[in-house]
Amino acid sequence: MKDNANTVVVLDFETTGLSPNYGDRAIEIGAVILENGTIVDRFQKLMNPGRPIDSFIEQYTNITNAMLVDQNSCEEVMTEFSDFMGDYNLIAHNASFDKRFLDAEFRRINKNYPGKFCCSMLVARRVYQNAPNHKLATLMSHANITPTGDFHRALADAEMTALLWAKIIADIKEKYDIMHVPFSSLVKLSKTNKKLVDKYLYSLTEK
DNA sequence: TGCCAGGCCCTCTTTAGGGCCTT
Repeated sequence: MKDNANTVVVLDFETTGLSPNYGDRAIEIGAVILENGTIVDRFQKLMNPGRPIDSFIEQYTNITNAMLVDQNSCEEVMTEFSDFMGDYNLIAHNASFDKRFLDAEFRRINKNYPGKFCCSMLVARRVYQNAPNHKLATLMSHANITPTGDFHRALADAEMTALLWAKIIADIKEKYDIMHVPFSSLVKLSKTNKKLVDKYLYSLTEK
């Protein structure tokens, strides 16, 4: 397992709803491989959740029932995605949400993954404490990053989360004069008391 | 959307409640 932030998989799910424990399923996955701050590979697939999606989800994602009816099953798509993600560490915006769906879909196909998740939202809450809020769209604007596509589609959100992640790391390196920010340090940062963020990041400088 | 989730995080807190985020 690579303990660094140089190569990670950034992923995003569109789903039928908020809770896999209450029967919600994935309908789209988008992911990119981010290597040294550059997107070097992409994965995007719609998938058929086995039942119709409601009008809110159609409106929210612009993914319609007509678009899903002929798609491969979640099981087929997630098997393919398992090969794409390999053993890389994982990033998602509000990762607890995407992790729940990844775990639920992988459980159905008896797959596991060795990578660890880190949440771009939790890190952004600490690094960009003055942002108006910490939604992905707001953070893109706050960090002066040009959106690359439509929000609420999986690949576009994954790409934009990746760009945000790269900017966060670049900003940390510049502000705290750190050459290397290990993935494990970013996980630790995501759990650090917001008032102690400076102290923690300066402690990395001294190493 | 509606009110079906869950983890984080703040505060008028910790024997709790409610907003933020994700779809």
